[in-house]
Amino acid sequence: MSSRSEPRRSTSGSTRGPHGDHRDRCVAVVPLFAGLSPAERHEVARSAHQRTLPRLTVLYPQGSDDPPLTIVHRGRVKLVRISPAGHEQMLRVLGPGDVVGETAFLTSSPADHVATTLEETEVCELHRSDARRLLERFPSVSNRLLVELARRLESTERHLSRLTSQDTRQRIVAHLLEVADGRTEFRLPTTKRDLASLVGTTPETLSRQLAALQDRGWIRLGPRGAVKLVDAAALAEL
Amino acid sequence: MSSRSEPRRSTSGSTRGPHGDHRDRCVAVVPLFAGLSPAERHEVARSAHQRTLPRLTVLYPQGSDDPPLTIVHRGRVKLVRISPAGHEQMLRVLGPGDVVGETAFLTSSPADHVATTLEETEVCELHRSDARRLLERFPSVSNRLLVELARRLESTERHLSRLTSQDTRQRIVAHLLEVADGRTEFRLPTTKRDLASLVGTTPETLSRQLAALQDRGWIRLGPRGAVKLVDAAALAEL
DNA sequence: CGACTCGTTGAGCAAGGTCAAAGTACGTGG
DNA sequence: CCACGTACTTTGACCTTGCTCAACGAGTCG
Repeated sequence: MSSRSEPRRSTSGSTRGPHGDHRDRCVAVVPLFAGLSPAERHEVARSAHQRTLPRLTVLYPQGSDDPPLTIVHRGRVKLVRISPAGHEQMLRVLGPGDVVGETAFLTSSPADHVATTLEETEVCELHRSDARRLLERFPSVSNRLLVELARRLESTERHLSRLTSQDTRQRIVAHLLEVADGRTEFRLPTTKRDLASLVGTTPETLSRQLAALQDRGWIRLGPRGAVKLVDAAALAEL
Repeated sequence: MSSRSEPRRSTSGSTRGPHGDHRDRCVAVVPLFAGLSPAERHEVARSAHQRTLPRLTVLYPQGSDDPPLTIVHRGRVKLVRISPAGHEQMLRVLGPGDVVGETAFLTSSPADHVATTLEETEVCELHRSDARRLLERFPSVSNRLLVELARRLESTERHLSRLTSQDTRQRIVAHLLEVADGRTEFRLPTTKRDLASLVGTTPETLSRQLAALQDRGWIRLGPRGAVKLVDAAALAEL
């Protein structure tokens, strides 16, 4: 969930703490491990693998049996599910502090999605057995993960309800307001193609709806996916 | 998740163990507490409230701030979300052993759905503070809940993907096969009206699609929501 | 027996998906 | 730095799916 309100600390990489392994950084930033002491975090960091990946790299493919528990440290990652018929459905975009891959190791099922970087990205990976050990040893991590899963479940159910109870325009507007998160100007995190699949429509329909919203003066579209909300109140009414 | 494979023990109510409080039964049956010793279960049972509810009773309304953690012991409960516009969307049906209300106390948000009994039902309720204490005290409960949430998240995401990548007929068939769970004859757990909202369509469309499936000889519909799968293999092909 | 809710069937219509083509932004390599 | 190729985006025209409105039949509870 990128929309969480905790601040995203900038990655001023060179500071090294008392236990100064470079992997510590990765663990220190993450809310999931916020309840641990520095020494405990260091212990976690020992079994974590850090990777820096270029733009548009696949972290792991859909169907891989043993996807690691992955924590995004810097950059953005998109999660996409590909249906048997070949339809691409975007699930969500991860930002710094977000976690993916918990369900796979908790239920021992293979990854049901592809994870791809949208820009240069740094991640921390924990393999299944290490992650399991972690949860047993540190109840605070387990509890935070519980809360995280509950939040995500709520958000996914909300998403699902929208899909059946609102029409395309309403879903698009709801999504814009969610991404805006109070701001009046912002940039879409993905291509419009992906945005369309996220809200459950086609690029063509999305394009037409956005144009219509602009014609009526509710929004203003700029280059590079820039969006300006002219009348957020009116949008919220729909 | 009613489709889990753990057996549903019948409620032969009169056996009372060494700690024979009648509330023990309620706790003993539930997978969530399977990792606890009898003494520990007894402790849990002390803070649990048992209720027996007639058919079509509301457990708690949508929007209530402090819905209890509820465990179904006997009977069936349907979860429905009502959109601001008044649209009813059915989320899922709970059977014995299923839990609801964890997200509300984990995220401290109000209930986003109504829970209603479909038949006479016995439930166990734990209030927010008691449930919190429980998770702190018994890591095994916390871990089981974690797995339960992960399963549900997977299932909800699968449901969501279907909604965008499959047409109405495919969703209906997928749902029938899921409810069938290997059997060739079974009874629908809810009214067709609710089933329609669950798969994201209207009763009219559902009715037509089922009739079409019957015409082509894939299924046979009986009274009282009875369904017989004549050619499950062919159905799975769609 | 009557009122009510549920389920089915019919006819019409509109939202939005599909196909096609032209325009535009962006990263790459020379 | 510019030119090119690829992928993304937009617009147009068309057509299908499935929703809506309406009426009727059937089962159920009082």
